[in-house]
Amino acid sequence: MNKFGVPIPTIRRLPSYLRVLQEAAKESKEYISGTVIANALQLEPIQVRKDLAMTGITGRPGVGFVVKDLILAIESFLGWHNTHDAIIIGAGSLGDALAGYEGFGEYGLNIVAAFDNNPLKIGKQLHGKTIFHIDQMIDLVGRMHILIAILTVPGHVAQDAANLAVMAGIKGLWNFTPTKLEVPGHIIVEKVDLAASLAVLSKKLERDFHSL
Amino acid sequence: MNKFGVPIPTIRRLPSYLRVLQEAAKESKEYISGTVIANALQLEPIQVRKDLAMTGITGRPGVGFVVKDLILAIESFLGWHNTHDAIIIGAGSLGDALAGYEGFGEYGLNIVAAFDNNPLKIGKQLHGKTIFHIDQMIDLVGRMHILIAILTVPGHVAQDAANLAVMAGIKGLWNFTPTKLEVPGHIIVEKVDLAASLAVLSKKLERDFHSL
DNA sequence: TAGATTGTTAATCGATTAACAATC
DNA sequence: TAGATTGTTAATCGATTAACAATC
Repeated sequence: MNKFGVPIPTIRRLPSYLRVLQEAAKESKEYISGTVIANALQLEPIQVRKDLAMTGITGRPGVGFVVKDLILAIESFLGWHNTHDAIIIGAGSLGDALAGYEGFGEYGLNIVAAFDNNPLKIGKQLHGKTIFHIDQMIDLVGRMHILIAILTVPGHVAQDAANLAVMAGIKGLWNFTPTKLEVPGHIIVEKVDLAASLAVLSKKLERDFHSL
Repeated sequence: MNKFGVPIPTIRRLPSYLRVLQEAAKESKEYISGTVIANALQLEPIQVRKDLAMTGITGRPGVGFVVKDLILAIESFLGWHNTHDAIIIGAGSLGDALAGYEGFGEYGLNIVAAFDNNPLKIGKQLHGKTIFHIDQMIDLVGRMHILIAILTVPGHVAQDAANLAVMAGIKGLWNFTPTKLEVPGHIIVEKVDLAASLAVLSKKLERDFHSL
């Protein structure tokens, strides 16, 4: 086990289970087995069972898991049972895309405001969220006790934006920029690494089509 | 070793090395050691050396690697030495963000066109790329021998869009939707899984702030 | 009872890390 | 020569997978 208590790959798979479960709930299914979840996601049943066990839930042999309980167990395990407020830093098209992403509600994420340094954008809306000037970040984040910032600024100002967010009291940075951020030890950074993702795609394609 | 020949984590780290190397090249540094790269990225030197070895390059003991050679070795290894044309399916704000992402040039990715089914968008531009109707996809992809499609449609039409892309001859799908895609065995799918990423962030935050 | 599934314990697999001789 | 670094071989670590008794 890692120092963290739960394998990171397990944490990453849990949301996909949630999606299957919500589908099952919609179809009014009371029980679901690890096997059924595994088939839906092309995983091994044993892996699903091991992952689910990490959330603390226990199933009924021969039957499976209570769908509703399992949903609650996963949401609670991930900290998605009550929503967390977040801000978007960078009101460009990526910020706009994320501000407009309805799915975040299910993930316990509530975007309350956006910030930018472009005077032309201040006061405008990003999918219904007001865009503030970054100078107001410290005040607003402090008063609202916001813990999460979504970084969608250009890469060359990402570090500055991160510094500002940390000064404002942000504890978690969801980093959509290509920049590797330097932050104090107690700050959590989760990077959505497009270059890494594209590298995997490229390499797999290359293997299949040596001409590529 | 996996069936694939190279550890996926290694492939994912290589682009970050590239960034450090391009910085070093900009500063006209001729050599760089694995140790220096490791420090810049907060990794272990041995891991960097192991990763670099996978690209086939060999360094000089006591000195390091030739920066220019190393850049070429990584780019070539990832298939980024010559660009691949790609299309964007879904001309929403996420598609717009990706179409406008200048960084892709470095990653060997060239976005040539966008597709949408909204008549109001057809003929317009997405960051300089013309938006075509999805009915034209088969013709255009076929004639231009495009291998990669970037999926930025709403989740509920992602499978349809993927089917269409596959019919058109696309070999690799870069999936930005929350939908798990079902595709023929020879099609590569790389998913940018926001829910998985957010789950990791949430869980790490929860560990640090049990109140959260 | 027969069939399905869970959850535990053990085995395997793959990636990371350590140790160190060889080299510049 | 002394110090730094590579690249190889071995050890460790962590995650996945297998096997199977217990349960419904």
